[in-house]
Amino acid sequence: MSKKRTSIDLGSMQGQEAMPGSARDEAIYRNLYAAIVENHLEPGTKLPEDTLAEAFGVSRTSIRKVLQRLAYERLVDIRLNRGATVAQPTVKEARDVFAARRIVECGVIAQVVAKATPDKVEALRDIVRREHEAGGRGDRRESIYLSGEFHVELARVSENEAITDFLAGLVSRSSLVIATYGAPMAGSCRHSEHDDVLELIAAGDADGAREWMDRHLREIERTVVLVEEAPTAIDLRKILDDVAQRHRRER
Amino acid sequence: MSKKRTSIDLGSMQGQEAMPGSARDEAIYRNLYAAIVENHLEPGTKLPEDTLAEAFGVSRTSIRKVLQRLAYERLVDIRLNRGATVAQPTVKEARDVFAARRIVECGVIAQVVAKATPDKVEALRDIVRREHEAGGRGDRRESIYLSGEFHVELARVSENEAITDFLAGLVSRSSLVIATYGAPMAGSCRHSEHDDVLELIAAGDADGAREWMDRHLREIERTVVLVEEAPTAIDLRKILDDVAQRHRRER
DNA sequence: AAATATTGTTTTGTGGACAATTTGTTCCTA
DNA sequence: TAGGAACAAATTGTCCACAAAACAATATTT
Repeated sequence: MSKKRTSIDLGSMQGQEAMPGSARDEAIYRNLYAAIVENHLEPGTKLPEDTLAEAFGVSRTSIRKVLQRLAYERLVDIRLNRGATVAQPTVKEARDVFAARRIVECGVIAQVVAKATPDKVEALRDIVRREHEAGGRGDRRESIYLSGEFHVELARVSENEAITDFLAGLVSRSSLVIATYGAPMAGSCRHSEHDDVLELIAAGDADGAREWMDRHLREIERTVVLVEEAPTAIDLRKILDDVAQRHRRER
Repeated sequence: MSKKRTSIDLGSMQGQEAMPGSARDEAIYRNLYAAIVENHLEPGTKLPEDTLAEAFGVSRTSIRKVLQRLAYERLVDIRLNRGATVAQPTVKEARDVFAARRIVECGVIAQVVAKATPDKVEALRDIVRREHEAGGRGDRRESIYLSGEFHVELARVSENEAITDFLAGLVSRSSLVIATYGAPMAGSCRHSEHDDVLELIAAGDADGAREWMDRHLREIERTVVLVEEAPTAIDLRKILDDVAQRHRRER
């Protein structure tokens, strides 16, 4: 059996090799990003440079750059001489992320309403449509993805790139929070009354939309973060305690 | 004369060499960050890897990492095969940054008021005190620095790290905007009625503080961004047109 | 047998070498 | 003399090798 596997196919441009330099890094980044955000890689999973380098068919140098970027976005955790792991948000981080989302998404609504043109609203409707579709056939992953996408695209209507980029980061971190603390059904279930806010926006009701958004985000946070309180480290301790206790009893 | 100069002293730990690995990168980052944000390096300045590597006495590897990080923060611009330059925010970027600051800083005020303890308020007062001091002796650089610091520290009172980090990034980008578009006196002059907002916060008046902040940020934006409208690229074009016109006339 | 020391393996950090690309200069030609 | 091609210099992108640190396993000591 051959120990050496072929490297991962990096999307479209599958020519025998080469890619315009930075496009390759970008492709690797997207792959890893998707793997983390779509919860194919569990929080805490180690990401050894060699393994990734071999998997993508590049040297460690490129991998390091990508990992650095993901670390900056708080999707991976890099510790000195210990390498990178998929980030495990603490409960405080999780709360901060959702509080930040409330501030940003509610704060940007006025601009969103102001700049909402019919075709932009239609594009948003399309996302909601696909969201329902995914929910209908029980595709949880796609459902979560589209839910996040909706929030980001909504912000993008404001045409403020600084805000949109920041929110995109918060949304991706939310996915990690869901992966870490969420109940199996959280984040997608009662798949969004996203329709409602579109009506408010189309009607030009900024105050109504803001209020809706505030409630919506509080609801999401409630169903996600409050489900489980303890971070993994303490979990481990608890497990060990339980085992020790049982052991003592069985003796 | 010796062509090789000694490397830049990286702060405290001036032992003949070594520094705990990542601490060195951090020191280099801080140096470059300060140089850019405090406007020692003009926007558009080229930042060649070799030069920086020699200046700091490390290899290009470390420099690249630092430049990547600054690029994520939008303080430097990296283009493929062309290296890094100090970023030159466009007018749109400038407006986005200030709009984002209004959203974030007004949005976080409620939490700030809620979590404002006497000692935190006192720490803020101290910043304002030093601000006045710097303004009094005409130290423009320190004045701008402390003004930014005040806004960031104010947000930090909320104890929301996601928001605080984002705002810190926005504030540093604001410095670049001032450097690019600001009138010589902008950003520091009428050195802040920062006292006022502290009174409102200490009094627990969240609505008043939010209103004050909104006005304050609009005022800053007005004195900075509206002074000059055109980004450098277009400036250049206009200058060339003017020159060409004058040239034609003089012939 | 438990705790600690030691050794070997794996993984990361850093510097340097080489290839690829861009930039600047010189030379040639129309 | 202007335009362009070929060439030279400088700078960045990528990879690889070696050093250093962390981790795992075994041996040693008490």
